[in-house]
Amino acid sequence: MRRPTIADIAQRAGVTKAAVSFALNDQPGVSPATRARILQIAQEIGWQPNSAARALSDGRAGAFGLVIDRPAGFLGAEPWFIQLMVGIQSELAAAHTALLFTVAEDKQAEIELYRRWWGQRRVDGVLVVDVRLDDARIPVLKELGVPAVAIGPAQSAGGLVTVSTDDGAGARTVVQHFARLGHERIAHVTGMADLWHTRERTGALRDEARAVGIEAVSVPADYTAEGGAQATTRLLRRRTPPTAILYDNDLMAVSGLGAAQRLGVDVPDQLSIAAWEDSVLCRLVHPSLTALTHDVVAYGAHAARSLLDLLSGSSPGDQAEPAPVLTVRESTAAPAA
Amino acid sequence: MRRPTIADIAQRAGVTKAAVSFALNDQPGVSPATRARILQIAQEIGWQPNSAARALSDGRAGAFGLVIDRPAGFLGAEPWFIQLMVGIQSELAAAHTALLFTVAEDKQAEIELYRRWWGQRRVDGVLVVDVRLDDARIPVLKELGVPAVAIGPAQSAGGLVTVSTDDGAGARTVVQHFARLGHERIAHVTGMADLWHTRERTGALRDEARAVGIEAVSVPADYTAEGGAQATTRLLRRRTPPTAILYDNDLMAVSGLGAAQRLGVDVPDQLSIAAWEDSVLCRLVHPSLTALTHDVVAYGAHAARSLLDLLSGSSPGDQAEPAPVLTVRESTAAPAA
DNA sequence: GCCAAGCACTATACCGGTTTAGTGTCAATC
DNA sequence: GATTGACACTAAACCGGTATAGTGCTTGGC
Repeated sequence: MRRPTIADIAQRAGVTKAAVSFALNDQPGVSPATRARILQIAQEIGWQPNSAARALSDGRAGAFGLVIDRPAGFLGAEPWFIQLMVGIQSELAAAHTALLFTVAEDKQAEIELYRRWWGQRRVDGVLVVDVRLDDARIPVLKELGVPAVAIGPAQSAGGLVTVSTDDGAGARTVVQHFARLGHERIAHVTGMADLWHTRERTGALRDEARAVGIEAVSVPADYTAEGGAQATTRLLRRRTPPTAILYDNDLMAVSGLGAAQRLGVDVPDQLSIAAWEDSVLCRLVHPSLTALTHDVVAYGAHAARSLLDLLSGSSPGDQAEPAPVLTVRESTAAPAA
Repeated sequence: MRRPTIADIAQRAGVTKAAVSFALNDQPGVSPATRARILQIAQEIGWQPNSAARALSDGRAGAFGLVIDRPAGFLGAEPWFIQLMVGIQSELAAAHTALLFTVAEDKQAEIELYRRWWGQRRVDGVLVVDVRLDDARIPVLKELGVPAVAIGPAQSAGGLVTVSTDDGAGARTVVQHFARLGHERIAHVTGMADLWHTRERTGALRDEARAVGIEAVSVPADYTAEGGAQATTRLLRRRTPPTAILYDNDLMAVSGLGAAQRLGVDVPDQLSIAAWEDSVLCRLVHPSLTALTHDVVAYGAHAARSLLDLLSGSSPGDQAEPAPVLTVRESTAAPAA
């Protein structure tokens, strides 16, 4: 059966398409009685607006885009993204906006996708994650004029609207936690070195360690389980290994825990471990992991909100999330004497 | 700057919109010279078809829908879905079809979403995951006439096209592996009891255990870390606990491992553990987990392919994936004497 | 030399909405 | 009693594509 259109409603109500459109959109131009009759008919025959027709008419796609381009093997185990998506959707559902989601091979493919989506008017704007130091996506998005919100540090996005977490505060919290427990030599296994997150965290960690008078080193990894395990193994084989390690995500932390256990290093007796980003992963391993907890769902919601605001003409400005809080579990303790 | 339309091309080429449309769509009706000129101009000004206009004209949305309605906390840690999406996207990208992805609160919300997407012509078809025994989505999709492919057992979907894995073979493989190691009392921690997967696996496991003459019990859980840990704890506290456990997903297996370790039960010396669905999670914990490996990316690609075929008018029929193979790692061994 | 056929292209309708300009009716105003 | 204005509505254009009917010109067949 054909899906009903406003022409069907118009015919039944004995008015024109225009009158129906007015009634359905709460526009003036129809009497209360006619409006009620039209709404009644629309309800009865189960009319819903054809998104293509509406998009064509008002020039809006009614959809946002989100692309992720980390390697597929990694993505799967990262709760962060899905949490973020849940948050994004919670805002978009109310705004009757859909989300186009894609996993891209690399940054170049991601840029191509933006060009296509924008060129074909498939999206009204995009959300950008994993902002790099010299990110090729930013100038392209600006050149195209795509409304975009970057999920990352305010200074990162060269003029795009941002929503950011307080990476500095997180780093300081962990350093202080380790220092208070008595650790004097700590390490930090990071994500990709050219991510803004990484730079922010590394800088703050170094400064805070200096301030409280302990040794700290950041070693680069890549957010993957393999990377986390390798970095851990190398750190623990040093002549003077660290007594505590902070990992830039939960996956590397869990993987680092496994690597330490394989080397016969007891956690937390011989090594304390903390994860940046809390998730079910941190809770289910043994020992459970101390982690920086932060409401990623709300983060996603705020990003989506900012993009909606941007499109409605207001300037949302750069938003800051509350600082992450440390959830202490079994994996951190005083270092062995 | 306004995005170019075929009218712009037509003007520059000194022909009508129709001629341009013919040229761009490889339709007869224009001379080779004119066609070349039009393509050249389109290329130059960076024309791309407006998806809304095309959708309105030919009645296709150019997008598929995928909804997931498991609890958000769980979703994040499940690599399976993202792997599936990567596979889906790989097929869709080539077909210039977008994917609308949403996380729904519950089955009812999911059904509402289908009604909206379909009513508004936002999607041309949907992919259905997590098929239940008496699944309320199926009759709705059939009533609406939405082209749909169910990712699950062939008999599950009441007439929808399906793409399925061989759950029976997987169950038999694991039972045989445990039996060969010498286990005589095994357990199976399942996902939601009303999922078709669960029924298939439970039945095959019971039959195969009987065939090889060992004891087997399936206990229901819910795919979550908490559920897996609780089921494990209860099993290990029995008077005669199992010496091997199969978990219906990787997350519960990892969580079960943690629970066993917490009870002081050594894996694999006192307890063997296997996971259904392999992923990075299985590799990164210590001991690493024996798991049923299966190409989820290909699975997703096949499902997307089936839906594309369905829409192009052919009847893809029910597709079966290759049986999963067992990847043996550190977590399974002969039981303690 | 006339008619038919084929070709290259134009004009226009159409998809299903939104929007703008215009029209007829009625009550209020002077 | 004529004028004004508000109101309720209609007619039609428009968004950017696709598809169909039609037109003028060339070519071929007999």
